[in-house]
Amino acid sequence: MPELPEVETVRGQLEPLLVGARIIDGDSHPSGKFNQAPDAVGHSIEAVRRRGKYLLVDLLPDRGGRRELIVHLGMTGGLHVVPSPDDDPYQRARWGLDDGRHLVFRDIRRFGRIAVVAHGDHRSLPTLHQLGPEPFDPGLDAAGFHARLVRSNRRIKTHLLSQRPIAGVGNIYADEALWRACIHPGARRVGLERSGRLLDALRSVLTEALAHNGTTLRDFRTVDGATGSNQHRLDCYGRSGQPCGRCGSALTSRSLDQRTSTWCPTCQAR
DNA sequence: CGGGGTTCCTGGCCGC
DNA sequence: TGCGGCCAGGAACCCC
Repeated sequence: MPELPEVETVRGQLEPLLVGARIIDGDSHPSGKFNQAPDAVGHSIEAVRRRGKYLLVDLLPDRGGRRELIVHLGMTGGLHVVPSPDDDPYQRARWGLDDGRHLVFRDIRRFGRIAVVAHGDHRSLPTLHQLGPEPFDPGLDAAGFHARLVRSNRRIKTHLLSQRPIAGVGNIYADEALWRACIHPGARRVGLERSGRLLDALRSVLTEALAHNGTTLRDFRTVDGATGSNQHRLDCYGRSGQPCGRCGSALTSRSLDQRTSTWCPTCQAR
């Protein structure tokens, strides 16, 4: 599932392909999750940015104010630039570019989302509107992260997945970072020292995943159709029953707040 | 307004 | 071989 490293991998590949192109036509699947895609027609692409798991495409219109094309990849979404579209049944949106190429959004399970809004107006996307700071924001330190973590009494992992303490962390990298920081996913009170450890763990886990073009469990593909390779480096996620790489205990798995979590019962004791 | 429950989706996998 | 049932899960959405 695309989280920060996967989305950033896509952003980095997409930007040089798209900047300067003009969108001349578009169509979409009728679902309300995708049917704003054609609203980007008539705009030129200025930049491709990212906030958390959201791709933000800055649009310069022929006339009127600046707009923004927002794409969330959901579980199985992918963006590809192709010379001509085929009859892919999982294509959910397509934008024709002025040089004849097409930007295509394909998403098997339709958990993704597309919006076209006035530039910077994120009110229609509550999670983006209330998104926490980027993990690599140099202004974010242990004290600041701790202050955001203690705003909620929910389980630490549930809080991380809400995107409010920090942006871009999903189930895979939450499990990985909590394992690395030796924090139980169900912990509710995390002090300053553990907050600092968790921030460091998040940064290292995300940096390493980005260096390997993200994690492909099944569906994730980069813009050119390649898989990531970080799946071979996971210490915790999806490894229930296998030995912990630190202490050898069998990793355990359980559903917390309707989300599967895996952790080491020894290293990550309550 | 925070938090809890529900919903959207389909392919892969398991057991019979 | 075929098929019903279950699972994966981000974020919008509704409600208290």
